[in-house]
Amino acid sequence: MTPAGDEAQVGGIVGDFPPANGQPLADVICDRVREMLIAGDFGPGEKLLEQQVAAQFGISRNTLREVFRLLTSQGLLVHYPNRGVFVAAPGAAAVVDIYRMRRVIQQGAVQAAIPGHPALVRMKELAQRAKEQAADGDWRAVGTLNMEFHRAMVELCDSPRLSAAFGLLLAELRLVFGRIRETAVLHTPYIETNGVLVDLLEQGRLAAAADELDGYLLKSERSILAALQRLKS
Amino acid sequence: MTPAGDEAQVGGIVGDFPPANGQPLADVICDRVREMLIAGDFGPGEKLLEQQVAAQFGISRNTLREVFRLLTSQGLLVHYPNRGVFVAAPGAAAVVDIYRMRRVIQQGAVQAAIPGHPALVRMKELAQRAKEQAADGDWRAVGTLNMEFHRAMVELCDSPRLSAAFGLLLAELRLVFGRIRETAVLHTPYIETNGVLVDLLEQGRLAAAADELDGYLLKSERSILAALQRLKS
DNA sequence: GCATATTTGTCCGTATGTATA
DNA sequence: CTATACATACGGACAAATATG
Repeated sequence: MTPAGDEAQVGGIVGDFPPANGQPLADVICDRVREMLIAGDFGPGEKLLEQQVAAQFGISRNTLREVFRLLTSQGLLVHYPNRGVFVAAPGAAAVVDIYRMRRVIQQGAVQAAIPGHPALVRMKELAQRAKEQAADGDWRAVGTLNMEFHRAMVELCDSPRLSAAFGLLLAELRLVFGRIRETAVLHTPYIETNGVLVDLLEQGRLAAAADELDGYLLKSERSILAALQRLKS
Repeated sequence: MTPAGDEAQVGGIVGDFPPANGQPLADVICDRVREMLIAGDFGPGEKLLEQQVAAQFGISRNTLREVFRLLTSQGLLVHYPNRGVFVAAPGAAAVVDIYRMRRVIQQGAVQAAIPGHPALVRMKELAQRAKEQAADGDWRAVGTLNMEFHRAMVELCDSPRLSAAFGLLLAELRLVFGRIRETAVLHTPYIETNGVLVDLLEQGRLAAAADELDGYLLKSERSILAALQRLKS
C-alpha cells in the first residue's frame, strides 16, 4: 500500500553539510493534520482513533503516534492516558488565557521592535490586502491576512523563539475560530485598526502603538467570547 | 560517561516495572531524559543512537522515538533527517534570543501581576532560601532556587500557557548552564536583587520592579555570554 | 455487576534508503 | 567505491485498560 508514496526523495545528491533532505513523514503528516484541524475537518472534542486515522493517511500506527505527540504538545490535541486522543475544544477559559499571553507577547514585541525591520513593510502590505479583500467580501481571506499581520508584528523584534511560541497561540486560536460562523463580525472592525498600527509604528511611536494594540486585543477578545457564549445556547 | 550507573533498566517483561502506570512510558522517559540533559549527563552536541539509548532505558525504539519528538519540539534535542538526534548545543545566538524572550515574558508578567497572588509568597520564600544556601556555599542549590524564583514570577499573572512557554525557555537555559563551571559567579550577585524585587512587588510598584528586572536580565545575559566566550578558547 | 469487544500501550522483526568510514 | 551502520517506516503481536452490551 503506502499510497503516500509520492514523497519522492529527489533531495540534493550534492547536498553538502546541511541536510538537503525531505522531512520525515511524521512532520509532513503533522502539518497536514494541523491544517485539517484549523480548517474544521475534525469536530471539536472528536475522538481520533489510531487505526482509523492511520489508515486514512496511509501511514503506520507507530508513525501516527509521533504525530499525535507533537500536536498534543502544541495544544491542538488532548491526550487522556489509556483512553485516546481527542481534538482540543478550547472554551472561554482558554480564550482568556490565550489573550493574556497575546497581550504579553505582542506588546513586548512592539516595544522591542527593531526600527526599519522588513516585517513592518510586510505588515503594511498585509493590512492593504486585507482592506481590498474586505471590499470584495471575502471574510475568510480577511481572517487569514489578519493572522499574518499579527504574526509579522511579533517578528518585529526578531526572536525566533518568541515567533514560534506566538505561532502556537495563533494555531490554537484558529481552532476556536473554526467553531464560529460569523467571521465577518470577527474581523471587519479591525481592518482600520491595523492601518493605524502601521502608521504609528512607522513613526516610531511605540508606546502609542502598544496602546492601540491593547484596545484591539480587548475588543477582539470580547467579541470572541460573546460569539462563543452564543454557541453554547 | 553515564556515571548514573544505576540506570540498569532490566526491561521488566515479567517485572512489575510499569507500576501503577498513570502516564504513558514515553512521558516518564521524556522527563527522565530532560533531567539528564540539564544535569549534563549527555554532552552538548553528542549524538544519541536510537538502539543504544533505547537499551539504556529498557524501552523500545518506537517509544523512544516519541520521546525524541517531544524533546526536539522543546528545543533540547536537534534532529537532522536521516542522520539522527543530537543534544542541542545552544551558543551565543541562542542565549541572546532566550534573553530577548525572557525580557518580553517576565516584564509582561510582572506588569500584569495579580495583586496578592500566592506566587509572590513563594518568591519571598525562595529568595530567602537562596540567601541561606549561598551562605552555605551550595551554588548548585542557589542556581536551582533562582530558577524557581523566576518561574514563580511568571506565575504572578496566572497564565498556564505563558508559564509553560517560560518553562521551555528555562530548560534550554539550563542546558547552557550545564556547560559553565563557574556557577558561583553566575548566581551570587542576584541574590540581593531578588530580595529587592520581592519588596517592590509587595509594595505594588510594578514599574519599578520591571525596571529592576531589566537590569537583572541585562547583567545575567552578559555574564553568561562572557562565560561562554571563555569556554570557546 | 459481569462478560465481551474494542482500543491503547508497548514491544519485536524486518525491509529500505541514507550517510559515513 | 564498496561495505557497514543507522534512521525511517511498516506490520504484527500481545497484555492491560477501557468501553460496551
